[in-house]
Amino acid sequence: MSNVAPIDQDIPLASLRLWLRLYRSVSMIEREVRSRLTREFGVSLSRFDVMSALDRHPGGLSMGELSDGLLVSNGNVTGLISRLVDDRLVDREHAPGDRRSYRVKLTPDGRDSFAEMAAAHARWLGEILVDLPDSEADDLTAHIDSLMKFARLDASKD
Amino acid sequence: MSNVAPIDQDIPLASLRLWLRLYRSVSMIEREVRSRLTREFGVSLSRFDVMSALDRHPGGLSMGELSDGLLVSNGNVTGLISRLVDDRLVDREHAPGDRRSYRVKLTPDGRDSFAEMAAAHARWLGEILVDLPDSEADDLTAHIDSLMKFARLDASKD
DNA sequence: GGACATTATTTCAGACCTAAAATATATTGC
DNA sequence: GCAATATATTTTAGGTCTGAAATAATGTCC
Repeated sequence: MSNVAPIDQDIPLASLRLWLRLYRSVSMIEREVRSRLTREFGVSLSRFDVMSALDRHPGGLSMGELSDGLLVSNGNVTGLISRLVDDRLVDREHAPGDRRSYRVKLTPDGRDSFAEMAAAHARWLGEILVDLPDSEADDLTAHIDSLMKFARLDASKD
Repeated sequence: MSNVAPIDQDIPLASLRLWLRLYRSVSMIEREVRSRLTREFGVSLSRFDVMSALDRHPGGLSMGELSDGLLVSNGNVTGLISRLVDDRLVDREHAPGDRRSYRVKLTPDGRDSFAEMAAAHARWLGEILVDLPDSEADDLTAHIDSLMKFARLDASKD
């Protein structure tokens, strides 16, 4: 009798290998960025991400738009924003014409604070990837863009 | 007088752009994988990662080795492992010769359970990246490896 | 062998995160 | 107008995560 199971049951080795590499490398850099944000500014990466999204949209965003843009749940956004409001970095006011919805914006303080952090953040990435030639970085960026065009993720995200 | 500030204060555009792209693409795929693990197996990505590390080390790992290998804090590992022990998926016994340390292993149940999840996980990645040619995936994998060789992350991780 | 530093892990407080249920407002079809 | 449905957000329960302080065992130096 033949006990020999088929070795390769159509398992997509190249895709899996790529994913594991991507996941690990991003985790390593993310960990570094996260700890620097905490150490230097006392701010979480989540907060930085929220403020970054708001900075890119001076007209303000709704809670739902934030949730979609940041790829996190609604409930999570509620907590993040209310803590940012407590710290006077963010302003949350009712949307005109729809009392269910909010218009969330950075306060002037929030905008200043983000500008400072964003500059440091950009500097850090330069330090972490200082040995990577620009040509290589641009090449990799283009590859990632192509990857995401191919990816099937029932989503039409920003 | 000249109010014109220098536009480019030596900010490493290519590195920053690459990082933002990497971070976002990994977040999107991670979110998909995470929700499928929860939906299909009722398991968090963290648990999957822990079990994966233990599966690769049949001789067992200490809490500290897990923490290093998974890039998470010690305290986090304590909680993850004690929940896995409660669920009889993981076995934690004192290391011989050092009563401070533990030897953590998958139980037979844990090993079976992980095998099933790992197969599904590999299948999902195949689905998500089905349109990405293998040649492109391998190319990208090589680029990521090169990226991580260049990265400066005060670490000598696994 | 006893003080001192080191190593392995846990505990703690607090922030983050999710899915699902609940609340509140808006819209649509009759 | 009003019931049914849809949309925007919050609440809840419980797991995940961190850095710092605490605990406990080991190693070292004299």
